[in-house]
Amino acid sequence: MARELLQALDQAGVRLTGPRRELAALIARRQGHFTAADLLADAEQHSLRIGRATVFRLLEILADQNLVERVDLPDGRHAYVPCEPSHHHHLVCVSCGAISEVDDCGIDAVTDEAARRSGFEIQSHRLELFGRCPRCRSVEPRQ
Amino acid sequence: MARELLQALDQAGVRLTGPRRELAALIARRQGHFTAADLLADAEQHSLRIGRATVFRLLEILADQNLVERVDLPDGRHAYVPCEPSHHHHLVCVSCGAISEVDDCGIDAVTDEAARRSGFEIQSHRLELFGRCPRCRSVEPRQ
DNA sequence: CCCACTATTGAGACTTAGTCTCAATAGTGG
DNA sequence: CCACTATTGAGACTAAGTCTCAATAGTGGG
Repeated sequence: MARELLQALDQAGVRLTGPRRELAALIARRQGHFTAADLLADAEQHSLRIGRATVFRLLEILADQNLVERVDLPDGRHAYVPCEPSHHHHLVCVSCGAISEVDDCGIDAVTDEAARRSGFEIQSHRLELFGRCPRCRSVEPRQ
Repeated sequence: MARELLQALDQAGVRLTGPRRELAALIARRQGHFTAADLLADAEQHSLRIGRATVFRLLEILADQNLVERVDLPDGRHAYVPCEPSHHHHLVCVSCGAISEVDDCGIDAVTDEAARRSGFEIQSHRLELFGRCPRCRSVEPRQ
């Protein structure tokens, strides 16, 4: 999966340097969402000397390429999620942090209606869904 | 409008202290979204000695009561929006920062569909719409 | 009306997320 | 393999938010 990330970066004309390869590998082995701090900790644990700025810079590049998306968790923290570059939305498991992608499912009707009612010209939207994933539900059916 | 905020707080059993009244007034005179830093600056400008922690504490209370909502702007910053306590979504004007509220407009169908496809039990969602408000559109029709 | 009790406050230290600068280094095309 | 440019790490810096604690302000009971 790190391979895919690197390939996508390469195609976008991004230089594949050492630190970027290492970070791609760290991102690939993460499940679900992660924070910049998580990556820094991972790097440290693997004795990789990767600067804080480098992590943020790569995350920015990945976000520009839609290879990663910023998600705002309900508690206000920011996390990043590796994802497909097409437009879609995220389901975040509040128990284990797993992320699932869903495609549009007809949200355009909702934004069109909102535009009609408000007179706004809508340029973009963000939809985040929070809940419990199938696995967490089966482990503890009601929370 | 500050009156309404205070009344709602009172009904929720929140003590109406001096600083809280002052902050309610500052919030009331703001249009659209604002940040905690904005409120602190306002307070300073009015020579009110209100601590940073007090501002965040009140914002947290207001958010708990759904009298204010946290909005994540597309650039990643956090802002707060005074709003009606019922569930709804926000339209944010990316030019002038004006905020408009829209009610559900059928988003439940979207979340139900996403739940069906993913197996998640959906507990909450957040939808934010970004675009240009009618006034900004009329001033400069195409950006 | 006042007192005692508790909640709230402001100050400021601290934390976390992210940005910026700059000299040193690593990729790359020729 | 060399020169040129992009990238890097370190660390200072900023912004947002949290925490602690002693001082203060509201409140309900008498």
